[in-house]
Formats: sequence, C-alpha cells, structure tokens
Amino acid sequence: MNWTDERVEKLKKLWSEGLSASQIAAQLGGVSRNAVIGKVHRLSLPGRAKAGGTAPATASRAPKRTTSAPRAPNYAARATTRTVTRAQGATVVREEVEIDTVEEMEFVPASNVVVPISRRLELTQLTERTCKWPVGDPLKDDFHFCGNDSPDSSPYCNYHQKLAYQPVSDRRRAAR
DNA sequence: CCCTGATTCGC
DNA sequence: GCGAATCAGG
Repeated sequence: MNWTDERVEKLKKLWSEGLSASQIAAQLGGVSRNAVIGKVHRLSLPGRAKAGGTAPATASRAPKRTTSAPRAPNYAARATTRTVTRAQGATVVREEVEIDTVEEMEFVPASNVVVPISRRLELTQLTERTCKWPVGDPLKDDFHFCGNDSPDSSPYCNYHQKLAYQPVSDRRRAAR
C-alpha cells in the first residue's frame, strides 16, 4: 500500500484529531501502526507531547471528588440505555450500559462489596481480554470497569460472566 | 501483558 | 521513502 495523497490527508486529519497510531492504521488499512508513525515523522507532523503514553484523549483529569458517604438509594435515572463507544488500538469497544433502576441497584451497591479484585480500568484501557463489567454509576467520575482478565475473548471475567448471563427468571424480583 | 509513540537502519 | 524491529514508557 502506498501513500496516496488521499491516504496522507486522512493520516494528517486523524493524527491531528489525536487518534493513536494503531487506530489510524486500522482505519487506513493495509498498514501497521509503525508505518503510520514512520510516516508521521517523515511528514514532520507534530508528535505527541510526552512520549510513551496514553493518547491525549484521556488527558481530561477528573476534578478530585471527596468521597461521599455510601450512596443512599438515589435512582433518579429511569431505565436508560446509553451506548458508549471507544477504540483501543485496533479494537473497537462498544458498550451498551443499561441503567436499570432495579438490577443496577442490586448488583452495584454504593460500595464495591460485590466486585472481587477490580483493576479499576478506564474505558480507554479495555482490550479484547479485559472484563468489561461496568462498576459504579456511569454518570459519576468514579465509574470504571472491572478489567480483570477474561478467558478467551469473553467480555467478562469468570465472576461477572455468571452475573451477566443469569436467566431473567432468576433475577426477577429482589432475588438477590 | 496490554498499550503508547520514538528511533534506527536495512531495504 | 518505507516500515519492521527495537526501544522506552504507562
């Protein structure tokens, strides 16, 4: 694959938008992330400020939040489904986060009692083999994902897999 | 181990 | 000019 004007333009655009080299490589197709990085250098495009690190997209630091007392039932949000999409490398992660006023509060109480050894990963850290079980309130900034290793390419770790695939009949009512 | 960008250097 | 290999870092 050679660098046609079009491809170069796309490269410039995506790079300026802050996409990572591997993400760009995935979109262009036919090239590796190394090829992209190499091209970026040859074009003398501005590199990423600090080397070896996360894409600047994560730069938005959350304003420190004083840990509040265990959340009391505050399920204002009615049943909602928000789709959040992010890419990690050439991997596209699209998550349907259901905010179920019943199930959520049962599985995700204020404290992380239910969650084993969460690695507390950011959305940007998820890969094909990290558990994508959401922990906490997606609307709060302490929200994160389990992140434990998941067998094969399962979306969840062994523990959360059980919770994830419980038959509806089993979880109806305050069964838990 | 996953990922990131940076650099080198044979082609 | 190209990009795999390698390096350096989170």
